[in-house]
Amino acid sequence: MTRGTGRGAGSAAPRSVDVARLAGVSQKTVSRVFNDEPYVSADVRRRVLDAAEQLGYRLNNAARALASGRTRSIGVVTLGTALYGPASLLMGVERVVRDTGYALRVVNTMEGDPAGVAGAMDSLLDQGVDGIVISEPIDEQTDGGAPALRLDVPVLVIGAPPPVKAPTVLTAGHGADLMARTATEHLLDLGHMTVHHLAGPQRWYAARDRLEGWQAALTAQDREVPAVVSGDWSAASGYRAGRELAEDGGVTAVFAANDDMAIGLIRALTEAGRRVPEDVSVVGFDDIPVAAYVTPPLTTVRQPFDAVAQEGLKRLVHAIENPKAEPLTPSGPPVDLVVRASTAPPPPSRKTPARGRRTGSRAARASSPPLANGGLSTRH
Amino acid sequence: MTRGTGRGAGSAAPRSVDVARLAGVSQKTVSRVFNDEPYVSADVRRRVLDAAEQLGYRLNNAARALASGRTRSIGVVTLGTALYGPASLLMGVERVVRDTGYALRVVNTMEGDPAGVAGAMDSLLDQGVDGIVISEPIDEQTDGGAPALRLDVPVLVIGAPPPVKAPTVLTAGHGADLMARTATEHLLDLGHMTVHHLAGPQRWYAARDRLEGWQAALTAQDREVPAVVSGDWSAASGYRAGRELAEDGGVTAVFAANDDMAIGLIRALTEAGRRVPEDVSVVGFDDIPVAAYVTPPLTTVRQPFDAVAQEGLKRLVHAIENPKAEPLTPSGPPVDLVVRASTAPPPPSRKTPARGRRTGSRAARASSPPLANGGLSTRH
DNA sequence: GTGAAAGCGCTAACAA
DNA sequence: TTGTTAGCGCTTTCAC
Repeated sequence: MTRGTGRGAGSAAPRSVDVARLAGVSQKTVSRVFNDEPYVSADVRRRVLDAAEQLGYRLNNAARALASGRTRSIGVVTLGTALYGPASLLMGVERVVRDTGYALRVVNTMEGDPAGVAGAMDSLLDQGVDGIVISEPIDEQTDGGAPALRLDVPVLVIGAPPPVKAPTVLTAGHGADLMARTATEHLLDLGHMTVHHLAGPQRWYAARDRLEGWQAALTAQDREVPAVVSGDWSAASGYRAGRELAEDGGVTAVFAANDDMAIGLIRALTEAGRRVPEDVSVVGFDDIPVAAYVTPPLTTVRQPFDAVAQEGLKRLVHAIENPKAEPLTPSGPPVDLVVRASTAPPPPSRKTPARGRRTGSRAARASSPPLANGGLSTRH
Repeated sequence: MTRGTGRGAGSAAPRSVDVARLAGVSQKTVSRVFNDEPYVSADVRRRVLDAAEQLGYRLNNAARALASGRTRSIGVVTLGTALYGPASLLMGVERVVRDTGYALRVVNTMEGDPAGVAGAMDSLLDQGVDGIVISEPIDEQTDGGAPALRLDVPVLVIGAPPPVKAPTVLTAGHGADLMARTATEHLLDLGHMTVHHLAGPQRWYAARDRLEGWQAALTAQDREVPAVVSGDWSAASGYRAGRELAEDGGVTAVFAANDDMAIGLIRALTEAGRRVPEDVSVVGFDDIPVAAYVTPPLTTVRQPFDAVAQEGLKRLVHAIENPKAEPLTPSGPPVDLVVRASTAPPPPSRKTPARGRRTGSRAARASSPPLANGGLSTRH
């Protein structure tokens, strides 16, 4: 058998005994130093560190994991897309995970993936992780009601109700429903009779959340709830939906489930001769980087991805390291409505005097050139 | 010591001996079955699999890695951004890695990160990986010339010259320079005297590549090479650059280093009263999902992220598994120019008769509504 | 404060 | 085709 963890061809990688020998201490002491355990004199610690440095020693994680039963790594299951939302979340997760001293293993699910989230988690479990993050899960095509996956590591689900059974199941995230509600109310406050919704694929919890928030806002003010148009998150699908919506003269306000679809929608509307925002107002969701620079600059709600990731992972790590303790309680992030130029009061012909007696959204109009930070923003 | 790899609280995880006992074979045979080694009778294999299933057995990867010296995992170093390019590349890498049977470990570098790429690779090495992918590296602020990092696992660098020393160093990717050249030539073929360039941050190899391609296209036709304007990939920076460029009446064509900047640029130009594409043509880079739906639909070059990732990883895995063999030779992906509505011949006043004697770009104009696939596309 | 001994669960060589 | 015997490099337990 060749020595080393695949690190070297000729020269075997140094082990802790080698360091121990050179430092003139026992192997166990080396272990103590590298684990920051107490009861090592400053002098010994120095010697060990020097010897390690000199030899180019690095702890062998496989051996460590085998002996300790912990891999010090966290797995994350993401959708295999470069969509702004999921990608941002993943980056946020990585940042926090590294800060906590864990390693990150990533597995994707693709829509239509036969194994789905279950398969992805399984592969994570095979790899051996101490905890799992499921980011924006979607429904599996549970033919015949697949049983919830059972795990024995703590799980954090971002943006959705937990589809698993595990010793600890945490959820994080914002309630996209609250944000959706805020977006819808902004439109209502502007004087629109009702608001249409361009939804995401309903297999996504994220999409359903937004739909619910939209509905809640409407019913809370006794407004008519129009039929939902659905897309697949892409600008292309937003464009298709836009052609449909453009034919209905009654549409004066649309809340799109993400910015990409909103952009496609606006294009279709514009091509059909319906001006945005003069004839139709559009609100997006996510605040993607280009949102402030498209024509017209897009009013949208911003998701605090970093905050969500950070807050959730803090609790996950806590659960991993304190299996017996009570899970920490989540703290909700703020909702951030960014008002730009794609929303306005409805056209006079259809304008309703019913401004509602709502408070809240102090909606203001951004002046035409996009501001450095991309418009006015209101915290809720 | 508690048993198991962090899997269970009470019930210890079953080991291969347990499976062996139940199946009535030796432990080694179980190992053979789970490694798809030859010389196991179908009958025995069945029995082992059944026993494993019954016990809920899964291979312990830490033990496996320790004994074999291989972790069967590949690490990837990415920029910590949700930018479309890097994110797409990461997704592509994940897909391929999983297909090859390896696990994926991810580490980000942030711009301004003190440890930088070196630190990221180091943390990967600590974790123990069999190979490393560096995606779109950027220059480190090498104060005093930091020495190239030495590794002893194969490395694949996507989109850049290798900043490391390793037993095998592979590069993948496209030559953004070729694509940049194609984009620039498209503009020249349209009749523009010269083409301005809105560059990305020059610390990125990706940005420098594009700049070089643009320059090459210009000098090959003896055109004037205008001063470069730089941005930071964001639409906001494109907008700022656009305000500058708008003041120079001589600008009739701009090649932007990515689509986000192109969108910001177009907005600034439009606000300054310069119509796109009538007065100024703009070409982007990446073909982000909304590119076909902004106003005007954006002409751009599409990067074949999946193809690049797949091709590169195939070679990396080959190098990992055949340390002695010659590295495979890369195959370059095709260049895909997508012509939409943001480019046109220059305005008459400034139009030059010098159409050049170039062949190539059979540029055609997309009709106004974006096509399903978002415009015409030409392979080079 | 430090060290010795005993595994963690697997794969690698060699036998049978 | 299958089994036996040694480790892989650490952490753990317990002794000093």
